[in-house]
Amino acid sequence: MSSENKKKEGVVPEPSLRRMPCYLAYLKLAKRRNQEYVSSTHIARDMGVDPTQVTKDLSYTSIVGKTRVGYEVNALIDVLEDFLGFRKLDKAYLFGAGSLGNALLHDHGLDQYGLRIVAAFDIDPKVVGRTIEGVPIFHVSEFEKMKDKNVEVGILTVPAEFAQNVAQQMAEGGIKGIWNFTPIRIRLGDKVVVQDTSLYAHLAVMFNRMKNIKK
Amino acid sequence: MSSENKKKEGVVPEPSLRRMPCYLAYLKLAKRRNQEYVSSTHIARDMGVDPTQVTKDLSYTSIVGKTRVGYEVNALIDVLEDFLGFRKLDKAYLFGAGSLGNALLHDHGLDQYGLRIVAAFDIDPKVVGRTIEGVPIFHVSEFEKMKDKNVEVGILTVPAEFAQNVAQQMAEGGIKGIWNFTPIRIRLGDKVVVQDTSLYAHLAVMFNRMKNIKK
DNA sequence: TTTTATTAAAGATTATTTTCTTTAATGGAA
DNA sequence: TTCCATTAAAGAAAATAATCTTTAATAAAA
Repeated sequence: MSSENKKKEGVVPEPSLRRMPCYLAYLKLAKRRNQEYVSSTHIARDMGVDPTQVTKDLSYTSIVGKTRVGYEVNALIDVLEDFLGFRKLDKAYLFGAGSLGNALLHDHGLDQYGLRIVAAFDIDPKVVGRTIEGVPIFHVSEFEKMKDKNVEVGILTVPAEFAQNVAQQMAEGGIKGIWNFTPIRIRLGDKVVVQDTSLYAHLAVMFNRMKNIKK
Repeated sequence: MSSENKKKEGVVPEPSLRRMPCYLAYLKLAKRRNQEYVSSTHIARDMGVDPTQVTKDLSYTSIVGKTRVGYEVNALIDVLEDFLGFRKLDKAYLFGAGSLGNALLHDHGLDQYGLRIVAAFDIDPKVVGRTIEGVPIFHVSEFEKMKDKNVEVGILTVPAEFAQNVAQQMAEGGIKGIWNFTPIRIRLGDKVVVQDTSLYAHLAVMFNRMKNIKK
């Protein structure tokens, strides 16, 4: 009852978590170049970040570096993939097979990062019953009957006005993590994780920074 | 030469910028409900955020609220859309028409947020020459000849190992803002804005938070 | 073997962002 | 009109994250 007392018991800061897949990508390229070891100093120089930030970020995983040598590339790739949950494949339901949902169904990259969309739900009769990229689309009302202990992730790509409501249904149906692509802030109990990924928010940041540079 | 001296001259914090599209979405729903005014207190309560954060975020725009009334919904929508650059349509080139690039071509929502993909580039002979969702795909080598003053945004969805190189080509070709969907950290001079949007980074955060809840 | 340069990691400092507090304004009720 | 409750906005404090500094370890060079 002593280890890691107080202070958010071992919660990894979000900025660190977001950087980890970058390290992973870097390491995979290093592996291709047959590098056996790589030091935080080198990672930092190549990526243009602070070296202590690299060690601090990596210290949240179980890996330990070797003084004057660095980290073993293969080991670090394994540890990171495992830590980030990219190793085991999570099943997911997609809610909203409109434009954006469709887009996600076309991205097979998700598979490599541990997520497989096994079914989609929509209300539009034009898409219900069809199959996109091998994924069958059901009417939302079918979700009730399809509750599946093994599907814990739900991807939310419905129009804004339905977002909160559908999210609630998802939670009731046993979804534990909602990947929210709508710009709506979902309000649910703290038993369900909501991960916001609004593409348009990122677009807004980019536009703003571009404007700043111009003037 | 005095206004706003020192301290990053009027740079809007990224967290604030990222929240703005959420307010915008909220306001559009409020408009549907025929609300004429909405106060920061209400926005905050409905969205589950801190009220002072709302006023602070909105204060970066030109809008001013009315004491005891709040903000005018229509005016705030206009101001936000304008501030975020969602009003004018920016043209964009897509680099990498693979899985993820394909996905983005299927998302027509981008249009509403001020971005239109006018052409795509790839090296795969299987896609070069084709048209996806009305967007023609050219060989990357064609980019040189197609330089267009009016296309300032480039979307980067190539495989990781080509990311840095293609980004450099983009910058040389006059691209001012790179929307980077690869997990690679792009290194360019500070004349070009690089906006990182790694879907997998968000996935990593979600997986981690889900793991934390379970234990 | 001894020295040197490089490294990971822990701790301290600084910067940024969020939350809390105070102030002044004002529409509506009494 | 006068008072009260609610509000925006500015400023202070707290929490969080990034950067800087120090320490100890150790491969490689002398």
